[in-house]
Amino acid sequence: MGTKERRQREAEREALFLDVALELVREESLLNLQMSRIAEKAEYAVGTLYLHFSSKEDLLLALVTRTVKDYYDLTRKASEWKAPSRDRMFAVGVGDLVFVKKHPDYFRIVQYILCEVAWNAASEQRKQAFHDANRPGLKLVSTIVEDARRSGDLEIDGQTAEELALGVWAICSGYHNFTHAEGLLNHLSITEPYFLMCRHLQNLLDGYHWKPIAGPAEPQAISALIERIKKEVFPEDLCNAA
Amino acid sequence: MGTKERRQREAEREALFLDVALELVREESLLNLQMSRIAEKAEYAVGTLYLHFSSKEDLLLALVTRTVKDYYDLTRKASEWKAPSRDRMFAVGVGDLVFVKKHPDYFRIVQYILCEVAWNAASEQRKQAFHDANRPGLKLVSTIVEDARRSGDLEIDGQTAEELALGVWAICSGYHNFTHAEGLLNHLSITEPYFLMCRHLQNLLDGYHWKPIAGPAEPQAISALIERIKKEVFPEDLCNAA
DNA sequence: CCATTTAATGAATCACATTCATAAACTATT
DNA sequence: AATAGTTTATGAATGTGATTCATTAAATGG
Repeated sequence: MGTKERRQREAEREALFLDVALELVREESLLNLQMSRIAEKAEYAVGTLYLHFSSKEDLLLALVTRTVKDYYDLTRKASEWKAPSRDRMFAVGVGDLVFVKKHPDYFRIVQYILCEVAWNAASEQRKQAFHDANRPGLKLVSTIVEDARRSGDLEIDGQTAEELALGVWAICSGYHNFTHAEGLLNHLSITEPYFLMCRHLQNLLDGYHWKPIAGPAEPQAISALIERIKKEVFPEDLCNAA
Repeated sequence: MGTKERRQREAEREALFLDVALELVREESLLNLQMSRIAEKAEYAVGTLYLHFSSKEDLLLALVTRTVKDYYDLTRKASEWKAPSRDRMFAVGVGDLVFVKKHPDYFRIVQYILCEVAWNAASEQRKQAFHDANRPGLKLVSTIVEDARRSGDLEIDGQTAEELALGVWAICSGYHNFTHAEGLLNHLSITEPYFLMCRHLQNLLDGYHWKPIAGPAEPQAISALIERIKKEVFPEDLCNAA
């Protein structure tokens, strides 16, 4: 029998389906993702696929939820870095940049799955699992904010750690969306959205009066800091240089 | 014959279809929007609907594009306000807030239509029209930035007006997305996302060193400013109080 | 009034997601 | 090791809704 082994096998198969789905998204885009193709490529019947996922969107949300852990591994590294709180916070943003290199389709799928249309087509459990998977990340960022307060780097009043973190998150999220919306940035002669994201992150942190203030830093200075963070904080996450 | 009249009639019918589509979205959500229902409610055949729109997503993008003009009317009011550049810039953000009241489904649809899945299902012309409709808004905001530079309110170097504007836009866009992603903010005990958006907008502008610096403003002070802007800048856009 | 072009129609088609009756693979029992 | 019972896996059949296109109706022009 082996309930344990069965669970094991099921988990493996679920992982296989997600691997295959991601491959298909990479090969032929999210638009063309078909359930029958996933099943075929994984060498199972469609029905079997539906033993695991209640719908296509459910599968996509599962895919995103799985990868969220990878994402927060980077956030954890940033938050545990031995550096001033301000740099650690900035490093969280640089983590996004590193993450996008490794998972170029992640934010594209997130953008889709968070739309009402897709979100409501996923199962309740999956939605819950997604929220649960996100909690630790939020905690990590809040911790940086609290450290900053404790050490006197940050004196802003009237906003909770979560609220401050949300501002950072909003900028990142906004940039991910722009970057993935085809053609949107072409019209603006903006070529390095993620670099600009880092700048604006610095600007926001300055606006929070988060010491040490960066001020109107030279692009070179920001680039240098980004590079330093990549090397010091995320050394093994950089597949092939920047 | 009357080519002119025909165009007129076509434009009217297109507007009718969009009106009906929006009504249906309001009544039963984007998820349940069906082409056949739109046609039925507008008292035309489905085929006629397809004479105007190449696909469902094409229709949605048309809907968004039409409303974009309304949106930039608010931006225009903000940019033409007789007030310091900094306040005018902030007023653009407050405009978002006012706009959301009037068009509660707009950003939900935008979020969806900008996803690869939906975007690529729209026609090239529609995409182009959307980009064209967005250009003036960008210009308005850029103008505020340039005014600020000219008057010495803003000295930040190394970023173009467009780039600075994009930071503001990123925050707004991020918040719109959070607000529309069901359940996301509930977990964070955040009850007034748009108020928080305004705060972070102020923080970002402070980070840009955009004078006069707001500093760690009291929530009451921000609320008061928001109210003032609503009354002075958008008096006729407030359907029924705040 | 008829011929020709143009516009409108909605039944038919198509593409996929999803289901479910059936088959196959196990497990336990004698 | 044969049988019955239970769990899994299957993929053909179904369902939903977007999209098409052959047909009809209306408009135009001579």
